Amino acid sequence: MIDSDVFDFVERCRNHATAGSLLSDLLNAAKKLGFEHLILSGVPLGGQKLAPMIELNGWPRGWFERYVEAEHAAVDGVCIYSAKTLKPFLWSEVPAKWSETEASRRVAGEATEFGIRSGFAVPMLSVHHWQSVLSFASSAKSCELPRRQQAQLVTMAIYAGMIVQALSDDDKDGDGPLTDREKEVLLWAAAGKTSSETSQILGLAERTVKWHAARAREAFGVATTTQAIVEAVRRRLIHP
Amino acid sequence: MIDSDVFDFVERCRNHATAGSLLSDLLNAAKKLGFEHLILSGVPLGGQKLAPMIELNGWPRGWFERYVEAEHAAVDGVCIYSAKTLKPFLWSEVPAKWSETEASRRVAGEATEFGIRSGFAVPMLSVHHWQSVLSFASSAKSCELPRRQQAQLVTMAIYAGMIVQALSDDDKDGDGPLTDREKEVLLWAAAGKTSSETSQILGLAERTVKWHAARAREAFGVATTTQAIVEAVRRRLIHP
DNA sequence: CCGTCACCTGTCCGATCGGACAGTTGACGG
DNA sequence: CCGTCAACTGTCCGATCGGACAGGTGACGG
Repeated sequence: MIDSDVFDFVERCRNHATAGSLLSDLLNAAKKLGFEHLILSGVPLGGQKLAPMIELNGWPRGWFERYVEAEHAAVDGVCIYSAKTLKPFLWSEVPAKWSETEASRRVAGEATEFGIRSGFAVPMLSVHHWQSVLSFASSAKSCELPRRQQAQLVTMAIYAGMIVQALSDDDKDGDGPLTDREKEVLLWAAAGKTSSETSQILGLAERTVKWHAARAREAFGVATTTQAIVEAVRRRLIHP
Repeated sequence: MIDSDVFDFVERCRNHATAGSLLSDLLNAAKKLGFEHLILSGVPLGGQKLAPMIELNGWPRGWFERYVEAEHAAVDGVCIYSAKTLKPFLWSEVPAKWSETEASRRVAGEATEFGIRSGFAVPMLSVHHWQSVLSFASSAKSCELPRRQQAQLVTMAIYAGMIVQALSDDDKDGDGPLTDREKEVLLWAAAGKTSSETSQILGLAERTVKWHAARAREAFGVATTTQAIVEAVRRRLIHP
């Protein structure tokens, strides 16, 4: 694959209106570099066992289901390492600490049944601020991917991540669920201020501050102000 | 500039150990496309006036200082629109709603004194989950940047953002400031659970839950559990 | 002209938090 | 063998939150 093919892909990205068309385009491009499968998903951070969110699923039929059902994400060295770094890496480069566990080897063993032997992972910050990883998988026993090809894959990966992101937040033009005052109150609360402190900062009555916080809670349908703050951060309405 | 130049840049990125060397490399590359200046900075989200964080500063001497001191970020159409979208755009494409304000036109006017007339902005999620923008600036009166060149700039921009990110979080290998239990407690607190609810979920005494939360607060040197949660999210120790 | 809505304010009170005190247990490394 | 540290548990109490009650103002559009 030559450099301009990558840019052809990048240019086509603009036109993809659905995750599906993006996925098939990306799969085609990856195939030219020897990677038949790929997946873009969130990674579980330290100790969390929540099922990660899948953004693009280009894994072999069956393998994906097996992986999810067996909760492989929690022990897969590739997945764990993806949560620790932001640099792209070959699966073979995962530190022994995570790849040489019994559980991780079992995952790798099962993968071969579906024609997956090696791969290249590109960690990134994706949708909703979650750390994600786009993993390219190959049936080749080992891959010594030249720098240039790595750079090409990374470029397509982070671009695809960006498109997925853009597809998932469309309604940015509207005013959003929170008023400016509500955002302000949440922001100061996130900074550790009490209601009375915030009231002095903003020149309001303490009661008013608590009232705005209550409105923010209602807007998100949550019980605590902390939850409202987390939600507002997730939706990029404020940044702490 | 040909496609392979971009990949040369991408490959060189691996070797940049400081933001300074990355910046000069990026400036050189941008110049080939007609953009003499650039800046990578956080953007203020709705109603916030906090000074955005500057990651890479390649703006003309003087203009940067003026911009910050006059708090132009709060009224600059390019800056405001960068907070609303994740798609790259030419400065001339900023919707009138934000670009046609008196204040925004004043900013654009002042910029010409420093040889900045047009530009291309690439919004992204950068360090610490903040929405950021890499703005390329040109002295050309108007730029009709072909798609291909836009794709090249975007590629370099998001790659540079990734590198800045990687440079800023180095100590990912260590255990981090929080234990697994502390993360768990924060996670449930972020989900709106009270201490007693969390104690039942985790099978602990309520006192213990509060104690873990206290440890987490200490670890970050903050006063409230909410602050600890926000900090943990910012540092990507948990994702809510 | 009147409804709607953001914005603002007040009181009352039980639930919850956060700080300060004082411990036990088990694992791990020097 | 002993120090250290994560993990765990307890009581007491003032500060704070969150829910429920009941309002007033100004702007904006139908």
